[in-house]
Amino acid sequence: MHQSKEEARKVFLAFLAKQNYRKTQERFTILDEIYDSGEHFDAETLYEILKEKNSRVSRATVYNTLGLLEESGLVVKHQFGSNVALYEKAIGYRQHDHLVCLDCRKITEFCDPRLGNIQNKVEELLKYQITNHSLIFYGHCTQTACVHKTAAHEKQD
Amino acid sequence: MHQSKEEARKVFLAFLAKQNYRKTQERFTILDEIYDSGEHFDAETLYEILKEKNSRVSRATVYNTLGLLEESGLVVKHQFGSNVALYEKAIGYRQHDHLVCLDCRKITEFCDPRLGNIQNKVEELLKYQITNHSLIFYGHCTQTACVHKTAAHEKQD
DNA sequence: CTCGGTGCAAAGCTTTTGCATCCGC
DNA sequence: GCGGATGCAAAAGCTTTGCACCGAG
Repeated sequence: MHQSKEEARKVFLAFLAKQNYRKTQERFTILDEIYDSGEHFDAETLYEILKEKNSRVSRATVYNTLGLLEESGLVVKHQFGSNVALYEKAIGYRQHDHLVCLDCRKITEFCDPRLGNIQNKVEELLKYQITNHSLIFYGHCTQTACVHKTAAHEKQD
Repeated sequence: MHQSKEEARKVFLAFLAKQNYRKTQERFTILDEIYDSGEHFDAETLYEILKEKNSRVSRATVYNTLGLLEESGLVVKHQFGSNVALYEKAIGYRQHDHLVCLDCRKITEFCDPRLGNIQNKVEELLKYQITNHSLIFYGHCTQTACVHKTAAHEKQD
């Protein structure tokens, strides 16, 4: 899944050019970090990681760049119930939705094409042009190790 | 839709009794305010409204009570893309999901039973017990007055 | 050289917390 | 009266902003 980084760079370059935005080192440092690592992350964690790697990017630039990446469709922003926004790379990954475990906060991905049917019906019925969506199921694992945490999350003090 | 307030009170009373929580004036003041007014609201606005009505409830109590109402299923919490949590009463209202206009931020409700099928399949496939969900479509109106705001939200500086 | 982008730190906003006081039980 | 709940204000956590400096075009 590494060639997606190259593709992401191309997309980002095109986006920046089109918008007459500058192609700064920092923007590509951030894009690379996101596409090199996996999973969901929040802005602060990304900032910490970059700082550890001695990239001198500031929080302001991290937030700014995440905004640009979201605009260009390279990154998707999620709010999984908490107040922190989590981000996730958007290409090299097929369209999917999320299932969040209320006990251990683990995030699982799934995909069901029938959601497309629902979207089409809503678009037609309500006369909207839908550009994106967020579907999150919340629940409890019933067979993994997570079950043990059902009590644990109560005393996470 | 006013008798739902009475029902809500009963449900809340039962919940508080079961959990051995106290039945304070403030908690019912907040519940009433929520069930008397409509639509989606955030904690701060609710606090402001109560303050205007000379109810001496504090922010702390508003947040605390919203938590209890959420626990008891009388209120649902949403994150419609921004950092503010919006709440909405949950009984007297049939199950529904939301469509958010990216131009004017208007929130429209819809309902599609097929989502239940998706939920069932996810539960079965991933072995989860799903307790609730959030489905939000984001898009643009194509025929209401909102269309005019497509440009407006660009210059909201 | 210009001016958009960056770094830093401070401010802003929503939400949470600590502690003295209050009131449901 | 006891101990949970409240009010107030301060603190915490995420995100945005102001300003001086830097570097892409």
